[in-house]
Parts: sequence; C-alpha cells; structure tokens
Amino acid sequence: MPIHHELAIAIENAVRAAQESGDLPDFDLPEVRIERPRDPEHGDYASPIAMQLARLARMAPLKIAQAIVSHLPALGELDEVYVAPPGFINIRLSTAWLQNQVAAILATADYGSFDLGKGKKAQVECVSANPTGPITLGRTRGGVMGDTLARALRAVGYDVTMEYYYNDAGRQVTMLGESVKIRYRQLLGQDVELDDDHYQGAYITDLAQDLLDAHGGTLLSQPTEFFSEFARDRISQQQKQSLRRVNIEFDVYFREQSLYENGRVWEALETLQQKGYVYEKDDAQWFRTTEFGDDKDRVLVKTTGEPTYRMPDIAYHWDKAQRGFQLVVDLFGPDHHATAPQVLMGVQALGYDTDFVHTVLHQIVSLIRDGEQVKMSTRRGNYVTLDELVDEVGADPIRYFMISRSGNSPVDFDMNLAVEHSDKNPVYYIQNAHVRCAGIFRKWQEAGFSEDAAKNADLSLLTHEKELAFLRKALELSAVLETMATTFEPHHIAFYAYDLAAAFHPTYEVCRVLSDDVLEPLRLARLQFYGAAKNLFARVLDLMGMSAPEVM
RNA sequence: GCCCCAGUAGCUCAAAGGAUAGAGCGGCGGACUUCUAAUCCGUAGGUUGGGGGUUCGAGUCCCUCCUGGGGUGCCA
Repeated sequence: MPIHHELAIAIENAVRAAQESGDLPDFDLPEVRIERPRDPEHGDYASPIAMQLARLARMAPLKIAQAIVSHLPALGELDEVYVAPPGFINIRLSTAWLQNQVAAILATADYGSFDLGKGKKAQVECVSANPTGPITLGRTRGGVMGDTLARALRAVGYDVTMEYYYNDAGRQVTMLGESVKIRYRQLLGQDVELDDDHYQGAYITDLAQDLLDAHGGTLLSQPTEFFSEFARDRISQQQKQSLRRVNIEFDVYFREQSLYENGRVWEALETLQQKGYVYEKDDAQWFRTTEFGDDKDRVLVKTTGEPTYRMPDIAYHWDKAQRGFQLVVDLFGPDHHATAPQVLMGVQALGYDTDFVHTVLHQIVSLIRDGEQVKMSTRRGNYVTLDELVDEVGADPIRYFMISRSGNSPVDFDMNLAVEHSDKNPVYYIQNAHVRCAGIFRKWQEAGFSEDAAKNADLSLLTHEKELAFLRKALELSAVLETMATTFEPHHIAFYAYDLAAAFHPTYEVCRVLSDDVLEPLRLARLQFYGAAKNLFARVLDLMGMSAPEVM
C-alpha cells in the first residue's frame, strides 16, 4: 500500500479512537487527504483534516489536530508527527525507512504499483482514425495520451484493453476508393480529375501505382468498392505500423462495419424508438438530445435512409457497456469535442448509467520548425505524418512531448528542440539520468567487480540530504499513478519524470561512488542507491513508452 | 447566438480547495583533469485577465464581464 494511503488510514483510525475516548465528538468523517507540502519545514506529508473538521466538531483546529495526533499509534515508517498552525498535521518519515526504499525498488519490477483497480475491466479507446490516410499528429497525441493512461491503469491493477474503433464503412471510404480509382485511371493516361471532396494526398497516387505495378491496366472495370477495400486494408496496415513505431499497440481493432453486420446499429435505433427518444421530421429520424441538455436535436438517420456517424457511435458505446467494461476512457481530439456528449446521451437513452465512461479531450498539435509554425492542411493532403516525424526526431521525443502538457493545452512540437542534445531538452535530461547510472555500473564492472558485490550493503550509510530527497521523490510514484488513474490526465507522469531527474542529477554531482575518497562501505551502499535509481528511471520511462538507453 | 478550452514570471507551462503560487527556457553571475558538463550551483523576475460571491482557507468552486482558440453538418 502506498505510504499516503497508510497515513490516511492511520489518521482515520486515530480520529475514531479519539471519538471513542471522548476527546472528539461524534461526526461523519470526511475523506482524509494527505498532501506533500512544498516547504520541507512542513514535513514530508501533511493533512489538513483538522481544519475540515473544525465545523463538524465545533472545536479549534489546533485542538482537533492535537487530539488526533495523541491517538496516532507509533508507526515504523514515521520519525515525527507534529501539529502546526492553523491546524496542519505534519508528518516526517523515518530516515531508516526512506533508506530502505532502495531495497524495495531493487526488489520489485513494478515499484509504485498497487491494487487500485482490483482487476476491473477497463478499456482505453484512442486514435480511431478513419483508414483513409496516414496517422496525423493530432491522432498521435490522442494515441500517446491513451497509451500512457493504459500503462498507468495497468500499473494500478486494472485489466486494460486498448481499442481502436475503425471506420471501415460509409462515405469516407467510398471517397477513398474513388480517389484511388481516379489516380489509377490518370496513371493509365485517362483524362479524369479529383473533386474537392476527394483525398488529395500523394499516398493515394502511391496506392494507385502499386495497383498498376501489380495488375497493369486490368482493373479498370473493377467497381469503386474494389479500390475502397484495397486502399482501406493497405492504409490500416500502414497505420498500425506507424503507431507501433511509437510503441502504441492495440488489443482490439473494432470495425464499424461489424455493427451493421450483426444488426447492432438497427437494434440500437429500435430501442431508442421504443423508448420514445426518436421522431421523424423532414423525412429524417431525429434524436431528442434536448432532453439531455443539448441545445438542439440531432439527426440519427438521414433522408437517404443511411444512419449518420452518430448512430453507430452510439451502438458502439452500447456494445462497450454490454461487454462489461467497468471503466471506459475515450480520447477525443478537438474536432470531436462537441460530439462526445451526444454519444453519451445515446447510451443514457438506451438505459445505461454513463458514469463508467470518461471522455478525455485534448487540444491540437502544432509543429514548430526553426521557430516558425509549419503550415498544414489535412484536406489537401499537405501535412506532416507520424512516420515522417519519427524519421526525423525518433519515437522518444514524440512520446514525451505529446504528454508534456495537460490535454487542455495545445502542444507546440518544436522539432529543433526534439533532437537537440542539450540541457534544454527534457527528453535527454531524463534519459541521461538512466545513462549516468548505467555508466557507474559499466565502470564498476570494467574494474572487475560484479553487480552483486553490493548486495549486503549497509543502506543506513545513505545519509546525504540529496540521496534522501531523491528517495522521497521516488515514493511519490504511487500517488502520481493514482492521480493519472483517477483524473485520466497523462501529463502527470511527464512532469514527475522530469522532477525525478531534477532530484537525481544534483545527487549524482555530489554523491560519488567510484572516487578514491569514498570508503568501501559507503561505495557499496551507493551502488545500491544508483542501482535503484537506474531501475526507477527504466520503470518511469517504460510507463511513458520511452526507451531507457545505456549510453547516449 | 450557443457549447467547450485557455488566460499564472519576458516566453512555454505546472500546481485533488490548503501553509510564503512553482519548474523549464530566456536574463545575470559562477563550476569541467568528471562514475559522460547531454550536468551542477547561485541570482533576479507575480495584483494568477477584470469585478463580485461561497469558505476557516480560492489560481482552483459559483456568477458576471473582457480577450484568444476550437466547435456549432442529414461529414467522421
């Protein structure tokens, strides 16, 4: 159990004990919050619970805090618990227990993990791009955010499915097929042109060229569907490969078409109709979203008889509920912010509580090169793709910068900074911490020693203030994972990784290991310390889907 | 018009309703014969867009106004 949970429970128990002994009156105890104070003077952890209780107990916060502290049992983890005005309970960890975190980190591969999710079935849906073109940077951001959340959820005990909803039917794919066919005919010398609605990107011509190379001119009589299916399957494969290059892999690719094949779309529509949420107007079927607070009703089935995108989206989320996911996280880019609530209204109308669905919105990604914003236009096929960006800057900077801001803030991806090997680039700042640890062990082994030599080191020699500060920061990983799993904000791990590196580098400067002036027992203890640090950086980088290099 | 997001140091951004609002970059001043300086140490920099309110306590919650971005399809 993470230390902040243990402390919260200890304080809860102390409050109850104080109530039983009559030191505090009876009241319902609100959630006990444990914080990490900014100021080290205020201890390692603190709780403002006494101030919250002042009204309930009708006592001065200081008195309440004192009553709680007097009923707090002696805990091995703690060195000191004291009360500070106006009523904070401040807690200082014992140095021996902190030092022992080194052993704890070395003993497990999943330091920081704990069982918050209790094996609950969770799903993260992200990217979900149409198979009509290369993965764009906006979709990449959603993918990286979603994948990072999935990693955090797994780390705290959820059974996570990464899912990609893939739109393999409808107008978009038809336009795709037409686009390829036109390019194909052009390659054969025919005088045809793309419309504005068609996909203009060069990759369309590439697909047409591939068809020409494989089949010559024999495909002219094939219907548009042939070209659609070919292009759809090809592009899907390419999308998967592109995403794999930034360590994003999906467990399930959910085909929109399957919702038509098994009748779920019409079933959902009929259910909505039966429940009275649908009416006909202007030869279309309308969904009464205004009953759920929308400012106008929305079309479910067009006058042509075809459903709008909304209908399968609702059926899809209905399916998620019926598959038994207890937690669903949907990532949406700026172009879907408005439609996300409508889907939930649909699920609600179908009779499901939507509390299990959390929509995570994110803002746009802009590319900055040489200080100038790179101009892009999706419609004209003029944009930088994920593949191009991986080729140019590598996967690690992409992973990092996509989660280096809260989803609510736009990302300006600075391509020059991404590849800059300097202290301005947080990617290298973090990875270099791992490299520096690796360097110590490399040197140590070159001198003929084994890594095991430090196994029985005396960790109580790790008394340097900077070493202890690093271990305090290490302890925060659990709370970071918990925050991510409850707020669905992936950026916390990026800031944590930076903070951890910022706690590491000063330690590395001062707490030497292999220098002649370091005595043998301390050297062994520090080898353990840096072994733990190395593990922890590898762990945190892995949680971000980034590599942990041995050398740079 | 309506909806969503943002407005915090010169710039880019953090900050579960908690104590004196923090980082990075940039500025200024220092430290390399190194377990890799891809690093460290020091320093300056703020009326958290304006105004009300709730609270023991507000950058955070509520109301209102201002500015910027996105959305507001029988496209997805």
